[in-house]
Amino acid sequence: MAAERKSEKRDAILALLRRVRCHPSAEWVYNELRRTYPGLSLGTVYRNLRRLTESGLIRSVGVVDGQERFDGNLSAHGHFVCQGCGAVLDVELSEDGLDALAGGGSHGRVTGVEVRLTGLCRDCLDKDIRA
Amino acid sequence: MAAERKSEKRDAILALLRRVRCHPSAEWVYNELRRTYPGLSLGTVYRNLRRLTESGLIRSVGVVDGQERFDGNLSAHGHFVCQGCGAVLDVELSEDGLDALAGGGSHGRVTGVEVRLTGLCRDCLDKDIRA
DNA sequence: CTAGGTGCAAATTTTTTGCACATGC
DNA sequence: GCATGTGCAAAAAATTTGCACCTAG
Repeated sequence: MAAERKSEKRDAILALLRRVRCHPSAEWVYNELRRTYPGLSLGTVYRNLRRLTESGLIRSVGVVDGQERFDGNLSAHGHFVCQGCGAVLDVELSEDGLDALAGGGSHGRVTGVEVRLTGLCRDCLDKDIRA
Repeated sequence: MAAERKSEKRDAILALLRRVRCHPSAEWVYNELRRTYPGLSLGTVYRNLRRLTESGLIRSVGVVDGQERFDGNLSAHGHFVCQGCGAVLDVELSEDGLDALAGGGSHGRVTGVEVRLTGLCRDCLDKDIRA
């Protein structure tokens, strides 16, 4: 069956996602890694992001401005998505909040929770006021 | 400026979203409404869904299996997304849970909260066991 | 040697848009 | 009449996939 063979590219993608504090899209990863691997293909990035997500080594933050964003930080936290600039920031979630959410799984087996707050980040609020 | 003129199609889309308990995609809305409006265009559905979302009359549930899903129910609730069949089910969120989440908005101005639980719904769990 | 992994480019899929015509006010 | 809404079809944009070649084990 589908054995998992070691792959330098996949390792690099995983390492990058674990290292950065932003929440990259496939294209961002591609551009970043192309500096180290000039021959890298966008298809490979997509394939590996999908694979890593499915194996639970990274997680998807969902689609922002038409592009899926990924996160190498698996700890329990939510995301604040700025509707102005598309930035994705981590949001701490209280124990209470998470416990309350976990109770909602009466529909089947819950394997993941994603909390997304949307709004305007500080920078975009400032711009708004100036405009 | 962009005045809001009355539109039969937009009204129908809004009414449909308020009426159904599922969380339709643009295409689903299109197919459903084409029975009443044979000349309806998919472009019109997309334009109006976007407009309705921006004016806050409906909300987006985010992308499921590559398609954006919408919700005409504006009350505070979360969603359970089945990874097996793509179904989206409403999940009640406790007051406490929501309050705790709302506290996370230290990054700017929070205008929306979306809580998504992923997993397998009852039906898909059953199928899994049988398979 | 053999099952994976990758590059490349074409194909798919979803959503957006330009434009001519229709409609509300 | 004029700004806005719609149908249609083409365009965009993101992601997937087929295939020939490359590589780890």
